[in-house]
Amino acid sequence: MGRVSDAKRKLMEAVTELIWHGSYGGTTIDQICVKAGVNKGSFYYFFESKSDVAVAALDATWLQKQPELDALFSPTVPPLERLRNFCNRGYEMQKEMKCHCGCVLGCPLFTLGAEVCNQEVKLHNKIKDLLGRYHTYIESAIRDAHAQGLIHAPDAAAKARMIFAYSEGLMTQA
Amino acid sequence: MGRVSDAKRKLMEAVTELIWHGSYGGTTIDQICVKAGVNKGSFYYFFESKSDVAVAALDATWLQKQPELDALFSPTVPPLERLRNFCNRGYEMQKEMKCHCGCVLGCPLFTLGAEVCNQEVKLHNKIKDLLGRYHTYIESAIRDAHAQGLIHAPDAAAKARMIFAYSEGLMTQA
DNA sequence: ATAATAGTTGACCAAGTGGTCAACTAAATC
DNA sequence: GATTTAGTTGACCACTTGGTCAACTATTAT
Repeated sequence: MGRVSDAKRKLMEAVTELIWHGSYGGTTIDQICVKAGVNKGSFYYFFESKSDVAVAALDATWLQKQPELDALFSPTVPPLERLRNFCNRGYEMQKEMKCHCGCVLGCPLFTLGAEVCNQEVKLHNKIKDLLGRYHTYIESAIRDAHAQGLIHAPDAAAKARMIFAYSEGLMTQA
Repeated sequence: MGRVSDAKRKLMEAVTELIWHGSYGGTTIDQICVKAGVNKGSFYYFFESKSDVAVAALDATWLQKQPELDALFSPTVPPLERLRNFCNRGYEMQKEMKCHCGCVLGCPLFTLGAEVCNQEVKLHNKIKDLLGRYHTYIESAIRDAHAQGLIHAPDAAAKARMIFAYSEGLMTQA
């Protein structure tokens, strides 16, 4: 009962895009509202702060991506192929982005995490949480690869950290 | 002739620290002035914008660090030792930072570069320039190591990119 | 139809923002 | 000591910011 609306969704999409193309700190609530085509009153009806909407948007994005990741890292796929597919997917996404908006943007989570590292505890924790999930995918693929004797990596966690650091570093640099 | 002052220096130090502890986008000119203990009028006497003072501050910081880097990467030091010393120095600096302000902050250049990637062309170019200089140090050490048969790295530039991506990725993640 | 409920609106506020300026002050030069 | 010049001040402006609110509107269950 009551009215229905997609304002909440539009706000989350707007904040995602704004942070992505600009930065978290440089994005204002007004900008988010304008971009979403929603009044400020409605913003505060759904959220209570910028970090609040950012956290919600990250959650929503994750829910959207999870099935794709589950497929990529399905245990039915050979472990090394999982990793290769994952890298390819990342590469394709960046390439698409470059065509789409003229510049490589790197990993949004990572970039945002770097910016927001100190203040904004809640948001920071959410980012850590999500990055940790990516990590888990990679780690499990490495563990499987090791168990099947495809690579030598007794400490899968460490290896995963390495790969992750490397790929994130590469992506951000571009 | 005329009055002398260290306001310019104080402003550059303030912006450095604010960006470092917070973020570029989230730092205001007012904050910079307050932190530096300088009036806004003086700010606009020396600089014309936030990005302007940020560029100047990066330049100043680089000038301060260059001698140290030159010493670290002196050709009189064996090439692999140069790299090891460089890593140690980075590690020590982060450790010191952690004691000093309770949290690892990563490479300021890299973090800032990730945030400011899209808008702010001048600042972005300056960051690219400075990151490139670090890159040059590493690349030369690798080339020397290869020439001396210490490692196999025919493409020193690529190897340098790898090391750089890895270390930056690690630092930012923490 | 009507009442309950979910969502919308836009005016409004105090505080903060980037930016300007004419008047002022301290040092260096002659 | 007068002049020049580099630097300082703080009031001031228009605009934007985060945030609130009572009145309004569309939907749905009864």
